[in-house]
This record gives sequence, structure tokens and C-alpha cells, in this order.
Amino acid sequence: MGAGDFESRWLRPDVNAVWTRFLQVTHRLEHHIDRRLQVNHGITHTQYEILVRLADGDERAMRMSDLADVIVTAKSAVTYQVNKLSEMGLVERHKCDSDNRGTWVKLTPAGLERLEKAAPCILSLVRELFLDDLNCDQSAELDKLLGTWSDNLDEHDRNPSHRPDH
Amino acid sequence: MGAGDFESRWLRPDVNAVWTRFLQVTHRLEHHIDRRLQVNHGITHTQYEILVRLADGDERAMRMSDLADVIVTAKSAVTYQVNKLSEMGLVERHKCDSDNRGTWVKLTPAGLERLEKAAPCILSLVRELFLDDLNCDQSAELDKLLGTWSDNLDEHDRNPSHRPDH
DNA sequence: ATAGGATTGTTCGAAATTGAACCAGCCTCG
DNA sequence: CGAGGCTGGTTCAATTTCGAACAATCCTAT
Repeated sequence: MGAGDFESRWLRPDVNAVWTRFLQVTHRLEHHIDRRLQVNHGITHTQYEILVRLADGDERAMRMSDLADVIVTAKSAVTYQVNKLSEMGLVERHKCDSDNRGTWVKLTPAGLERLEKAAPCILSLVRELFLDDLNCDQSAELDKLLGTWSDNLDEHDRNPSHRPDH
Repeated sequence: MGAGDFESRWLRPDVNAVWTRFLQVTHRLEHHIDRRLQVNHGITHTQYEILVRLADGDERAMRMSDLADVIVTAKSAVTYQVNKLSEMGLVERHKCDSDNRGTWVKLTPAGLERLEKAAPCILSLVRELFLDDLNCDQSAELDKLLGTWSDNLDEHDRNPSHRPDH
């Protein structure tokens, strides 16, 4: 088989290394954050993410589906976690007036408090591990990279039949 | 509270956006790959990763612990997945001579075949979503970013008491 | 040698995630 | 209208993951 054949089948070694390292770094980051949150604050990273997004939202509330979208998990997982958070008293469900199917999830004062207690811990971790060593050029570059990746993913989502087989 | 106070507690909005997008992109990538592999090739991304690493290793084999390290998951998860792969006939366990505790996991011919069938599919996906739009500068920059993140993580692992509280 | 500590891999129970199935309410077009 | 399709959310079984506990083996320092 020719060189082009190899190229089409496998990644160039250096490129492959980048991809591998990407996977490792993301997993390790996730793991670190998760562990820290659980040990020090008794919540999962997904739970923390939910609290963050709610705090960000208008009225400190959000719809289930939107939550699932920004968190990037299955809807059923959101239902599960919102139940947990609700049992913990960090979150409340509210009926939605404009759409009788919908439910709003709203941060409770206790939820906000818990978030504000946890945030410094994990934000400093994110800074140390992820952001502190970036100079301006680098963070601009990273922003651009994330942009193209995001666009590529959008494109694939929009057109699901994007080379579906093999 | 002053501006510095805010800075120390929350991320600057733009920086926060980068971090958020990073989380979303990584999750979406993972999700895409996983789905594609399951639908077209009947294996998980973790299982695929295991096959890849084994194919890479000397003699197409690897120790359990090393596998857990490169895949970045709990040891018990590796045990679980190696059992599955072994039931599928894609992988074999072998006793380790030099260390009686150890076990080697070895790719079977069927495993190699399965990997070679799946690889083009997911590699082209990785290219399309992740790599194709990177010019030389960017991929060099990405490599450097991954390097610093990796070093930061190593540093934290080496020194677990790295600001443990909050 | 040998005791103490570290490492290897498995087992176990608990928790999380997923996709499919499902019900309701919405919305559009004939 | 009102029938069909779409969307929002929940339920359910199956899969996966995790960490802690454990047993076996290795290694090191006395």
C-alpha cells in the first residue's frame, strides 16, 4: 500500500499524539474537578454545572431542555440530577405558564449559597490547571480553536447523514 | 466589594466563556464519537481506545494498570471492559512471568481486525471535526497548550495537597 | 530473612448515564 | 376545527463508571 493509503487510514504520528493527548487532558481535567467537588463540597461536576447555569439564567431559572443542551447530556440525566438537587433543597421545580408541558428549574437561596461556597474552589482549580499559563495570544488562539470545533460540530448536527457509514 | 474581589471569586466573562465552551466542545466530541462507534461498529469509545492502545503496544499487549493510565479511568473500569472485550473474543488475558500479580492483555487477530475496520470511520470523524481546519501554526499552538495543561496536571498529581480546601 | 509498605488486579455496591418508550400538550395545515 | 406531527419531560431497564475494600505479590531497609 502507498503512503497516501496509510494517510487515509491512520493519522500521522504527530497528529495522532495531539489527539491522544487531547483525550487524556480532558479526561484528567474532568476527573480532577469532579474529585475536588465531591470531596470538598459534596456535589458532582454535573450538579455544579447545573447550579452554575441556573445562576446565570434569568431569574436564576432555566427550562429542562435548555439545561440539557448547555450541559450536553441526555434529557433523562437532567431529570435525574434535578431530582437529586431538589431533594437536597438546592433547586425547585415550577410549572411553566406559557407552555403546559414545560417546567422551570429555579435555584433556591440554599442552592445559590452552596454554589457560592463551591465556586472559588473549583474556579481556582480551573485557573491553575487550565488558564493561568495562557498569554493573550494563546487564549485568543484557543478561543478560535473552540470556535471552529464548535462550528464543525454544529455542521455535523445539522446534517446527521454526514458520512454515516464505513 | 471591589473589582479585585470579583476577580478572585469569579472568572472574567470572556474567560468564563472559553472555559464553558471547552467543556461543551469536549462533551460533544465525545458524544459524537461514541455514538458513531456504537451504531457502526458495536463498540464503545472506551473499548475502541483500549483496542488502539493494545495495537500500539509491544506485542500488541499491555498491562492492566498501564491501560488504566493511558485511558484515564479507574482500574475497575478497565477490568470490566477487558472482561467484555474478552467475551467478544477481541482480547486475551495472559499471566505475567516477571510479576505474578500482573496480567497482560493481548489483542487477538479478531480484535485487530475489528479495530482496523472501525479506525477509518472514527479517524475521518476526528479529522473532520477536530483536525482538518487547523493550519500549522494552530496545531503547533494546540500542541503547546496540551503540553502546559498536561504539565499542570502532573504537578497537581505529584503534589496532591495542592490547595485541598476552600 | 523479614516486617512494613507499596503495587497489581479483582470484587462489590452505589451512583450516574444512556436511549427507547411513552404521555401530554403544542402547532400546523388541510 | 381536528388529525398528524413535533416538542418537553419523565420513566424504565441496561450499561458503565467509580471508589473502597481486599488478597496476593513485590520491594526495601534493617
